[in-house]
Amino acid sequence: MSSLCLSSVLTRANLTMYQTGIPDVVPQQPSVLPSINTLQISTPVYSSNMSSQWYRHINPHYWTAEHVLEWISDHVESTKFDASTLSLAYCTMDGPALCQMSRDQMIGVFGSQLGPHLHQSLQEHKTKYELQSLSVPELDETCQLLDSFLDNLNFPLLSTIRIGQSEEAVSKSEFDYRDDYDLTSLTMGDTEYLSDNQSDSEYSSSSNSGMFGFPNLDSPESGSGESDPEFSYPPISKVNIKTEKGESRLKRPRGRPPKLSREHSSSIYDSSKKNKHAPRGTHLWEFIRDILIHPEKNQGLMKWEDRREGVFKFLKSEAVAQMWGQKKKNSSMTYEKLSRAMRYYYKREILERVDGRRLVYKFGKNSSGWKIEEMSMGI
DNA sequence: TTCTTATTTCCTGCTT
DNA sequence: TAAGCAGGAAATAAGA
Repeated sequence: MSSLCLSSVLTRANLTMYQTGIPDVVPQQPSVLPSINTLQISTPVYSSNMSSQWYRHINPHYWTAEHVLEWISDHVESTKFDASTLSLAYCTMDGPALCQMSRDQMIGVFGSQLGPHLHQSLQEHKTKYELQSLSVPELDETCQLLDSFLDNLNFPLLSTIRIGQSEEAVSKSEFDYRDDYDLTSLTMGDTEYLSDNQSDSEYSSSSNSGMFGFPNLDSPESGSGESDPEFSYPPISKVNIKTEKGESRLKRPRGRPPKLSREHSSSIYDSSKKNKHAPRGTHLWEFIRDILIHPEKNQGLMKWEDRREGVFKFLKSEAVAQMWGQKKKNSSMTYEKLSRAMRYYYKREILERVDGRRLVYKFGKNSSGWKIEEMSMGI
């Protein structure tokens, strides 16, 4: 393996093919799995859309080897780097291993052209997630510190600043799926001062809005999505409620988040509309199952406790929930919500209870596709 | 258009 | 005390 070098400039498609032999993210029915030869031709849009920059939504510390490969592939493409000198042995590390590398180590491994580029990109991803993982009090404190600093400089306070150009623009940007927000591209050029009323209601409530209007995404370890402003909702759909302490906060409306506009929807939703039946992997239990039956793609997220009995355990529950949220284009998914959906499967006997064991579930008689016999038979 | 399904969200109470 | 579990209630998107 270590002697195997990439013979030509890497593309996302052939990288994915090399590593897994199957399309990324949403596994296919074994019986209808396209062959490796036909896959690239028959499912180019699907493959590229579904695998495209998935890693961007995941904390680099949670990246699997595949995410790392995807990330490297993107940079190879964007820098027009000649990948013929790149050994695949260096592309098999996962996120935690990658995060431990220094800039010099990256240059040593990836060369003076690609190395610094990758290092900078990694730092940006890490910074983004470190900011997102700040707790609400931490964000409040940071905002206050910055406020006093800006106040001394006669700058407008953060609580009165909105990033963007107009109400309309803000509304639209909140409704868009935010794949591409990036702290490094943030400038203060397009600021707008809010009226007192506005700042009092929506934007000055720093406990509800991320700094600079960025999402205050829950960290992987946080349990609740309540403090997390949902991008998918326009502000008007939120309900202002009073908490026990008398402070007002925005409350997400119940139910499934509104569907994203067509231009932002992924191909899986498009294809599910065309097809009479939802594609394999659409349901939560299938998503979970597919993580379990492709351990090489999801190292450390879940594990079998008893493969024959279908007993499994979440190892990184919030990370799995975030992945599910990404799949469903719902940035506020948490393990708490995911587990509620899991519990509904008990009634349908897709899952069975495992009493007394946290994070442990068992596939029920109405689930399929996880048994060793089924898999070896290609069912 | 209505109904059904599969979640998603919020909540309270309990257990570990 | 925090995290996880259990399950009711209400809501929504999407398919039938």
